[in-house]
Amino acid sequence: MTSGREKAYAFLKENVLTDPDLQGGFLSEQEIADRIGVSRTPIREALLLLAAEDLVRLVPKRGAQIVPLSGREITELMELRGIVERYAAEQLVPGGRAPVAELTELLERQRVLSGPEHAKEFIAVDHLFHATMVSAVGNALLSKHYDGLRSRQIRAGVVALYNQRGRQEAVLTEHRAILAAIAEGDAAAACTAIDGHLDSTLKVLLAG
Amino acid sequence: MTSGREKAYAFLKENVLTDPDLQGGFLSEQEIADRIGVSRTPIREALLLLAAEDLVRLVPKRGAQIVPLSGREITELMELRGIVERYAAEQLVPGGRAPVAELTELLERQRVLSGPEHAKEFIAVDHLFHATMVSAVGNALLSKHYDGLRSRQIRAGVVALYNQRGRQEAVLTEHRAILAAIAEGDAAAACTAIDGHLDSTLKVLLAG
DNA sequence: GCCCCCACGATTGCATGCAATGAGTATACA
DNA sequence: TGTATACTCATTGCATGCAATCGTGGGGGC
Repeated sequence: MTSGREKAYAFLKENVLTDPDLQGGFLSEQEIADRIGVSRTPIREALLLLAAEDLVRLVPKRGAQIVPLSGREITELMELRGIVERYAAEQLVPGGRAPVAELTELLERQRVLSGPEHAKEFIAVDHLFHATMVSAVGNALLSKHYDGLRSRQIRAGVVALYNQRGRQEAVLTEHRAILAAIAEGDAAAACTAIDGHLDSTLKVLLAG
Repeated sequence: MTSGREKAYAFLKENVLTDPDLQGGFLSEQEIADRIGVSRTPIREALLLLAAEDLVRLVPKRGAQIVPLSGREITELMELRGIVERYAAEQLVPGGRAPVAELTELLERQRVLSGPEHAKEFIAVDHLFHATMVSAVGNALLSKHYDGLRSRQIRAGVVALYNQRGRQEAVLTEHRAILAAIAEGDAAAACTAIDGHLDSTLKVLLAG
């Protein structure tokens, strides 16, 4: 039931854009088409969508360039996450509307996913943790924009990040701090914890 | 130099999506293609991009539906604007980094654009006023997401809105209040003024 | 009169063809 | 050896063709 375009889109996003070796490289439509087994048309469409998200750059007569994320862009990404996530905390915590039970469960799920062999799932749950908070605000448009940041983060090297020794534990600790502040109903503390988490993530990303 | 796709994209966004009579209606690729004078391929690509922004819905075997914005979505849109614009004010005002001169000039430009005959330009300057604040933060990713909200606003009926008697004057007054608070260095007052502006916009949109 | 079913037509989604364009390279020349 | 130049070929951007699929209307049955 998945169309060729969707296959191409998913393939590129999950298997090509995340490859650190390919950063900055060019892809030709034909090349991808041959690899996926469809014609250039759906590939073109997928590339167009990725270009709209600034994940690739369509260069005439050259191909699609996998845009490397600069340190500046990573910083901007984290700033944007901060804006959204702090807003979510400020909205939800005072009214006791934060999804504490779900967050607790996600934290537990994440805890048992230690080791590089679970890196991908660890990251998925990590995103779910934050996205759950944002989604609880109940603003679909906000959630959509927030979710759109995810692929950027993956490109920013989050995958490599979670393979670093000790980083998973640090993430768990930081998530616990966020959850604790939320559970206590302390919105300001939650914001501080979120900022700490994003700062620490940013530092690791910029260092790597 | 503009490609067929860009022509189609611009045409649809500016001349079709903004037409209140077409809300909820369907467009066929061939129909648009004939009208613009290109083949279906670039039209498809343009529609795909619009669908990625949720401005149209691609329904198989039916065509592209111009998604009508619900009251809920308009509310969400204004909430999102609030998050971003308040953040901009909080970031810029305390450090005196707000672009007061530019905002003042934009306000003046807007003042002389009274009457329905200037509605389009009035709206353009209106967006520029807010976008200038956001852009001054210096976060390109933030600006990009904020700009992406613009076409939604147009669809929400901002055009009709500015044709209402007295609305332009009200907008000017509200913008003056925002600018005054910024100029005085009072971030909290700026946020309050922004909230007031968005609330008032929302009310008019939902009533219309 | 009402409902169901079938066949037609319209529409999408993809494959393919083709011309225009520019990147990359080999070559000639200083 | 370094540089300018012309040429080749890959690549895009768009047009067109074609099959699959679904909406839709008309005719038949109840």
